[in-house]
Amino acid sequence: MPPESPTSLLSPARSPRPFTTTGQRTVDRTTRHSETRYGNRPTMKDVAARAGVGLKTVSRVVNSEPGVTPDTERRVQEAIDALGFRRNDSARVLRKGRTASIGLVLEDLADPFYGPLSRAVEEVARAHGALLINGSSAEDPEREQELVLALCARRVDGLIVIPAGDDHRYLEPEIKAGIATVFVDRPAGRVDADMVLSDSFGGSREGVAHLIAHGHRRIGFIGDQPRIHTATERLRGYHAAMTDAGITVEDGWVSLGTTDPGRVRAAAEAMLGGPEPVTALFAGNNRVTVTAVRVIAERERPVALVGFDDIELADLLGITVISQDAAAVGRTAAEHLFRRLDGADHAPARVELPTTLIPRGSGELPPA
Amino acid sequence: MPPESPTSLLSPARSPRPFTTTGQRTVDRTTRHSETRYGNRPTMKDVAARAGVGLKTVSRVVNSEPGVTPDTERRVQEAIDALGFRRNDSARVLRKGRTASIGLVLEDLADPFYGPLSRAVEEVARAHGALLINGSSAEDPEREQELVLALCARRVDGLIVIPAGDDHRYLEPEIKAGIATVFVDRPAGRVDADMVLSDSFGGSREGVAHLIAHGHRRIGFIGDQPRIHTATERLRGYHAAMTDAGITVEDGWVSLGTTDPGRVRAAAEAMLGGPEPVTALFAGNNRVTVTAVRVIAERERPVALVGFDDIELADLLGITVISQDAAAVGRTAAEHLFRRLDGADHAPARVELPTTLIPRGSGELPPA
DNA sequence: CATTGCGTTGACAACGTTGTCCAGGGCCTA
DNA sequence: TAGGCCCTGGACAACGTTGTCAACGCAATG
Repeated sequence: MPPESPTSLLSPARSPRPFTTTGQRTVDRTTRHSETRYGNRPTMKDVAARAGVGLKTVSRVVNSEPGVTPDTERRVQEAIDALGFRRNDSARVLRKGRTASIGLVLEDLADPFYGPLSRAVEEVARAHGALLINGSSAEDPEREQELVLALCARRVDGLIVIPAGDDHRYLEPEIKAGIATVFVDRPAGRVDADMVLSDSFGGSREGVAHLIAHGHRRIGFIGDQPRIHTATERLRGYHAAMTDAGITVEDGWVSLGTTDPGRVRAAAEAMLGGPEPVTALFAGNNRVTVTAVRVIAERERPVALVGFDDIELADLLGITVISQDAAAVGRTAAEHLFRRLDGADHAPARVELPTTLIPRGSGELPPA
Repeated sequence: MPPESPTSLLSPARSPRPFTTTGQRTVDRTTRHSETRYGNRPTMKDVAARAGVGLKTVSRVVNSEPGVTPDTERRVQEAIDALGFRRNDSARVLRKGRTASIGLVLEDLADPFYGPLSRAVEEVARAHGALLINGSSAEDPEREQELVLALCARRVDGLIVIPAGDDHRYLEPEIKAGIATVFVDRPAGRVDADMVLSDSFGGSREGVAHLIAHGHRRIGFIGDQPRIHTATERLRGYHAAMTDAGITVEDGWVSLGTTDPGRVRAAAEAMLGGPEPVTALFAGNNRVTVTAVRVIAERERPVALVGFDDIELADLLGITVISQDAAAVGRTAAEHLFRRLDGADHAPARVELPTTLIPRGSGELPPA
């Protein structure tokens, strides 16, 4: 067995020390670096020289390993403070093989759904002494791959990916090489791995059924690009609910495309106009909902609305939503990941988290 | 206390290498790989052996350096694909001295103000070929320091910090060692560095003056902890506006503390109750605004409100706000940082970005 | 007194990559 | 054909750290 594992890379072994004003940087490092070198930081070697001890002893002190006399430790610590030494984790990682960091690739950190998700992942990572690196794919498969591979090159211990693309075979060598991977929100493409999903189908079906239960039969659906798994699942839920009620979906009731406000607006206005307009809308995600709310607010005739994903202040606006708990999704995914990292070796699992219908008024309006 | 990870961060003991000399062929190397041993990734050495070329030639191919015959390149590329090789950036960083990554320490990624900010920083970083690592300090100075130093240990090239604490002398050795640092949203404590701030004082003053202009004289202020610079600046702006109008601020009109919804609610209700209630509220940040809107919505009598920071859907709710452009703040900070990294050597600058008053109704209500 | 044992310490190699430098071969020119 | 040059490729050291192992001093033991 390897000896007792030293501390994580995230939390320095030593508690933060108050700044000491004793420091003058006067180590003789005349020709050690070429002068072009950026950031000429002291190394353990420098600390050792200044403290008059061996290199390894400095390493011991820095990592709080046993077997150092209090007196020696004090001398080393003084040298560390004087020089402003800080361990170089790149070198450490190279030697130890683990980075104590995980990567999270999501769509857009600015999206209010992903912020809390990321934060939840961060907290779990922190509890495991790991740092989180997240990147935004901007829903671009190529950028997703670029990001993921950059993270792999940095040898993150694990990856959480919210897929933008639908083919993740490029990850196979990485997964084989030992990078634990969990896919979130949408299933992985052509790769066998853990997944944590929300019940898009069920949630959507419930939401549409809710509208039907309140008397609607002409219901419009506005969703994201069909390339995105959750978008098609939600559409499937819509169709299922309509079919359950024996309603035939008419042309023009369904719009799939970007979530770009302009297009959503156009789609919504088209559905709400004409001789036989829809009386209710189902919005496929939070951004669609926001635009839909704006469009509806401008209209004379009330239009019922249920949105997928909760929105801040939706309670005050009385918007009925299908809520998925972003933080719970992130937490679950992160916990799965760390279970893997701790050695869990079972077959890839697929977890589906339930959604909740939150009635707040807009979904309970009767047909106009 | 940062949790110490008791789990083994160590990679499992490597199988002993049967040889270390250079001339030998690689039979057992390839065998080793096909064993699918986890955590044992192929290196350039392995690729070189398989392609029958030298180590440095592989490095050249991987980095698209010139001086490699197309035929050789092809052979190397095949070996790379066959083995699933990926360059180890830790080793690369160790050698090159630059990590091509920057760190961003903010308060809470789940906060709708920081999501867009982080995203803007990410985009600038990406344009400069750098990766962004962000961490949440949860407004805890100790955690901020812990995070910052962990990022320094990873040798990020630069740091963007939204300070939680008010003493950043611990960063001095790092800054001296060449880690470019920009402070955002709040000034650095006892350290001379670049700063990008919003005009909290001016914005707040304008917002309160706006309420006064609409006839209010009894105006309450609810803000964040006075430890936080923006909180005191906004309070200062409030006092300035009141003084400008010749109004004496009464006890009980000002509440500083956490942004915890419960306490904000209590504070707001206290101000709005009693024999001589305030007729308007100024909310010191987005979270306070959200709670204030809820409290006001429950009341019979209309209460005017201006909030600092914009909120999604605030237009539909008719909330008047002082808006600061989070993305612009992030972008500006990141651009400053990269200018430093590209060699800019001028004295630390202090940029102050303007705020905008957006009237939407709640701030234009007359006193009840 | 010699020996054992333990606790402390440091020399050294290795982690995987890149910069430097030199060797060898092919080709062009005189 | 000889000499020189360019182009390709590889050997080697270094980056800063940690694991291994052996040496040392000292005390307790036989």
